[in-house]
Amino acid sequence: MSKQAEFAVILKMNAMFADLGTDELQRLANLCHTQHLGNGEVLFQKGDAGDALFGVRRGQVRIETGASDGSRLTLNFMGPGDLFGEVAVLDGQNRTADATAGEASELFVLRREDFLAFLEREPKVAIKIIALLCQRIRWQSERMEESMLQPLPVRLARRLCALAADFGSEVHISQEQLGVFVGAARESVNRQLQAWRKEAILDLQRGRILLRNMTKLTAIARNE
Amino acid sequence: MSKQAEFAVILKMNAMFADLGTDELQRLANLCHTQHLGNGEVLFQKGDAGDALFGVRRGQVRIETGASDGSRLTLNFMGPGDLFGEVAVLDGQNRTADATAGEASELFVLRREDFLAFLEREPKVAIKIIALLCQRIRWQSERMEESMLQPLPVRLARRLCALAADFGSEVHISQEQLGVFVGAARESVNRQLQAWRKEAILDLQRGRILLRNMTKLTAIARNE
DNA sequence: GGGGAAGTGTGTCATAAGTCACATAACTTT
DNA sequence: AAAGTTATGTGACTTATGACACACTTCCCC
Repeated sequence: MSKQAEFAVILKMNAMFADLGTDELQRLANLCHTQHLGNGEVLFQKGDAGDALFGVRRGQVRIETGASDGSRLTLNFMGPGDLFGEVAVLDGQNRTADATAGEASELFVLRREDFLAFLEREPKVAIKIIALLCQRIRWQSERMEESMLQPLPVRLARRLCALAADFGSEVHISQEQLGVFVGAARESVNRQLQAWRKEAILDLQRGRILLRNMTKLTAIARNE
Repeated sequence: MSKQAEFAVILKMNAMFADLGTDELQRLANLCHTQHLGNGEVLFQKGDAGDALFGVRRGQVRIETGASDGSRLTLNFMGPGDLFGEVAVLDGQNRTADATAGEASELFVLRREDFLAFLEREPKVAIKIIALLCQRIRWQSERMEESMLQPLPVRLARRLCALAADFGSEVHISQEQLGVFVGAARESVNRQLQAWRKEAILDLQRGRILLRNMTKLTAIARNE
């Protein structure tokens, strides 16, 4: 399979491009380049212009942010097939976090200027993108309002389920970072995790959480 | 001033269209119609297709939602110069609330089909709209995360400031509705308002709040 | 004008979650 | 292996806010 065809598949899996027609998608995918990163190499930093969309072909990219106290907090891990920077490529705003290769990686790169020229040539696609962004706005305002009002166990369970979708049942994350994710204190996270360990829903190790009973966890995430 | 020119001014005042060029804006405004509503007349209901954008020329439209217990809660008041349904006109999704004329009103109407045809003819405008939607997405995710984590006094002060921008220093709203706005219990709202009354920041009347000291209030909204 | 409905003011209590403080435990570095 | 560093576990306390209960007022309408 050609590089471009491979990228088209990745685009297709992302909600933002899922509704585009196969032909439109392929023409879009044809605009991509690839880029190699060594382990630990910096892809972009907070404040850089958002001039491209990236897809991970192989390797791993960490999205992280330097906290005010100098410590670094990982906000997300992007593995093969993941796409990031969809919004930046559309509006060109500055990056709001840093991106670093967690291992030697190869990325698909779709540059902003190429993407915009494409949209100008194909206004029907631009209109579809508009509709998708609108959906996202609605989805966000629904989710956010709902989500932050949920009690901590629900928020935590949801985040764990989301992480499980990316990493399988062995989630590699510190309880501190998990706290940042769900907007809660580390201690509260720990106490909840302990409670779930007693119910055999999961096991805890240093820097790692082993999900034992996804059924129960998703039930909690759905708020009973 | 022609009807269309008047509508162009209203569009220009809205963040979503502020960045469009004068000529583009006028061509867009030329697509509008007008519609008259009698007092209490229903403009649309929850679940209707979102097939148009509205601007208030004169009168008042209430955006409200029927709560599960049958009571109605007003989510927003739209007065002359206000625009609503910007997102619906772009993605055509169903309305999520009801809209009713609070008095005899005249509205500008920009139909979805006309708007989409316009965007297809002018892809540069479509791209600007895309950028604006992206801004909105960023803005939302920043605000939401921040906002819900703020303590109640801050959320309340922010909402009051926002209402003051629309209605001046005499905000006509029940404490119950205010509670819905900020996601808090009516009693908590009341206690906070009482505290502020003692500090001479505002005065309370039945169904009405008189803002006496916007300086202090905005200071609280900025979280000291 | 009498009776309800809606809006408001306040006290008491329960609870979720943050903060602080410290004990371990597990990795790293030298 | 010793020492330092980071991650985790847990108890005690505090605080914000929701929940309930009820009194009081104002408005509306029959």
